[in-house]
Amino acid sequence: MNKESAFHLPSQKAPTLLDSRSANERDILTLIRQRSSLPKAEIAQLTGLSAQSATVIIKKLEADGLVRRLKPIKGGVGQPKVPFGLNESGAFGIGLKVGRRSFDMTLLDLKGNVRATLHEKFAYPTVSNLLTFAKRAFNVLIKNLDADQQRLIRGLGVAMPFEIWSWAEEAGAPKNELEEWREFNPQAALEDLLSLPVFIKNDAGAACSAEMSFGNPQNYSSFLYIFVGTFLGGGLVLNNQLVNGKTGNAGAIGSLPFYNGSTQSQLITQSSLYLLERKLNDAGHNGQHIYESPSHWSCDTRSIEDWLSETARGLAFATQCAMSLLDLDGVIIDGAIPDDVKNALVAHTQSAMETLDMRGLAQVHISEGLVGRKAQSIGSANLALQANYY
Amino acid sequence: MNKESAFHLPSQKAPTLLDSRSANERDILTLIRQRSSLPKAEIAQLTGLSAQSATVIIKKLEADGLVRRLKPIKGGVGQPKVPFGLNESGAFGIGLKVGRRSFDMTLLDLKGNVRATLHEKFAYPTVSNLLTFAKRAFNVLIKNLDADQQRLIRGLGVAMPFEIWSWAEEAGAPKNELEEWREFNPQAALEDLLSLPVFIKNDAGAACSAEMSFGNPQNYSSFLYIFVGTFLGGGLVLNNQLVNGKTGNAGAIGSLPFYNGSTQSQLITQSSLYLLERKLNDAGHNGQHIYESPSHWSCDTRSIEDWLSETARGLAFATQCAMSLLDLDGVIIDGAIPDDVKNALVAHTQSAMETLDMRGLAQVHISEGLVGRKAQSIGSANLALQANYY
DNA sequence: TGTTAAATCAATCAGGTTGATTTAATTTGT
DNA sequence: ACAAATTAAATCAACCTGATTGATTTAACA
Repeated sequence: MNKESAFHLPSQKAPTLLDSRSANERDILTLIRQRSSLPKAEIAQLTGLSAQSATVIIKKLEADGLVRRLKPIKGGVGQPKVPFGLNESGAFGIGLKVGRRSFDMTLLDLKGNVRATLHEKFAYPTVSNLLTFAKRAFNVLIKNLDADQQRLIRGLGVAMPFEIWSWAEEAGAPKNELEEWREFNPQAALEDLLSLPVFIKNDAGAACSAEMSFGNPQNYSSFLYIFVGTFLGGGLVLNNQLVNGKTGNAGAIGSLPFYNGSTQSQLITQSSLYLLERKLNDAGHNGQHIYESPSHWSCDTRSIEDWLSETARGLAFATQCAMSLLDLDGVIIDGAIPDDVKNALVAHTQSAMETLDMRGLAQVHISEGLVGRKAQSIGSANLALQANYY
Repeated sequence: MNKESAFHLPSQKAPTLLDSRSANERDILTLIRQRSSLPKAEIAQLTGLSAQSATVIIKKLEADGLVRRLKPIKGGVGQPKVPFGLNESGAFGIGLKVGRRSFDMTLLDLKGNVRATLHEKFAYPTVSNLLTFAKRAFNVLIKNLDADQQRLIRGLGVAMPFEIWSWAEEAGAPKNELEEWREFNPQAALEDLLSLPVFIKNDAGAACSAEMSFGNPQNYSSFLYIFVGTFLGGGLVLNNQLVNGKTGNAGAIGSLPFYNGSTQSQLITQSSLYLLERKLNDAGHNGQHIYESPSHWSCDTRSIEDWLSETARGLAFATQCAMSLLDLDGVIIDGAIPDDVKNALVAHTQSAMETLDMRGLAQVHISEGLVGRKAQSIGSANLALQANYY
């Protein structure tokens, strides 16, 4: 968004189906998504708009196929409420996750349902493989939609690790094979390839957007999102808005300074999954297991337990940093880890917090992310929806 | 601000002189303040508004006495530009700084000039002394304005340390004498006493608002503000807006976790002025000197040098935390310290940064605050102006 | 006298508002 | 048990604010 967006312009043209929404339309869509469904009267109340305006806006959203009239709620005195909910087939987003060990492409509907996914694994990513995969996967995915629905695809979101060419060795890639990514402009290349608007975010930021839109059960309006993947990452939401930062890197808690004993390093070397992989390999187990087994890790519990407490120490540190600087509602921890491990990680982090000096800080709420392992893929697809509707 | 303010309402009534401004009026006032003066054509350009709208809004601001037509700029081809600047006597704010060793009351005009100040020192603050001072000082200050101008006072801003009853010993106050502040509601008490709208902020947040409005020469739109006072504090600005946080405590870097060697503590015990006071006392000098001598510290340079490098280590740490979490434009360091010390502190912090592992982070810009020692007082007075006009 | 850029005029429009009215249910009274 | 009263949601109609665009005026330099 450029400078102009800070100002309060009426929309430039009569908004058609393809136009981006006015601020109030977006606010209302966001509210409906958060509460699943809302009658006009409550919308007016919650937004502070007049009942009349709520009527007019909902009428337009309904005509545009974005919301749908639901069954009236009788039982109370007065005319029954007619709730409106999102029309799941009202718009679609496609997401492309560029990972260090796999590509993912996901078709997401307006309600956040995954309509289809494709996945491709490899030892390390190359640019040409990405473009081939993108083209092929796109053509497969859109088969899930009829011609009308295909026209409702709002764009392609891309989730990509920050500086994918860095940390090559830690990620298990040959040292110089990733250099080509430095020169690659994914936005231009993919817009050209697929003729769709393309939105780029770093992987953790995309995951954060998914949690904000489809998770966040406590409804924090400001929170730090922590994603424990091969490398630690995160995102930041303030007042229900994803914070971008100067270079699009806000929330990157991996770069926080962290002192382990006396050695000065970064938090990424304290709380990342590659450390567990190493630990398992060193103990004579198969470290790859943690990437391949999404829902349960049946491996050396001793290594996992060690890793959990080290990781938790790091996350507790990050939590205190964030609370101190930002005075947040809470912190959400998620990752590419099984549910029981995630649960244990939150518990370990909470107890690690108790050893910290938290004077002057508000009570900290730490909770589990709902979206989980697929957060990056779903988040990438959500970028296009977010850009248009929320 | 409550929930409603997030929505996009037209102003509720025909705005009179007393009403708060519409978003575009505020934006334009902010622009004019930042650039000192602007002709209508440039305002239209910078805001993205049409020339016509710029004309209409400026006409209203001029009628309300907030801006003033300046001398036309000839010399270029075409009709000469007529720049508009803030009318310094168009509005006033009063600020009350509640400190641990003194009270300050300041009368500030729309341009940020201090029209008058009163100061009162003590060993430790009491509630009744505050109220007495507030009443008396207010009556003295308004003598500087004629009757018409007195009606342009837009409110009282109060800058107060967070939990003033804490840290009593470190601040040199008797242990239990500050307990009464826990029960004290400054907003209600002062609104009642002076019949003015009252705005409360913690001291560092108020200082930050002063730097944002009247300093910030690099025009960072997002920055961390660090204020080195008796106790370390700070404030945060994102997209030209002071960030508040859930409990109004965002930017409180004093509570960042800091490990000095192996002992875990908070940054406030690494980078605060009371540490220099102690250091001086321990070395047989007069520690109070640093609070009493605003423009030059003529005392043990060895102690100062030691304190500078320790403090800088802490500030470098805070800088990395902030950059990592928020990906800022820069960091501004200020404090209740002489200019040469401030300068040295920035230099020490910059060189301390070089010892840190900054991989993955954008280039960091660290600069000196312009407003300085009076930032808290000026900032407090600015709160009322900010609330109405920016 | 022509050219240029700033500023204003005039007409219009988008997106809100309020107050009166309609609608469809429950509750009450006889 | 049924009609009337009550209640709350939703809509209608008129209007207002704050923006827009396109044509015109103004005041300087060339």
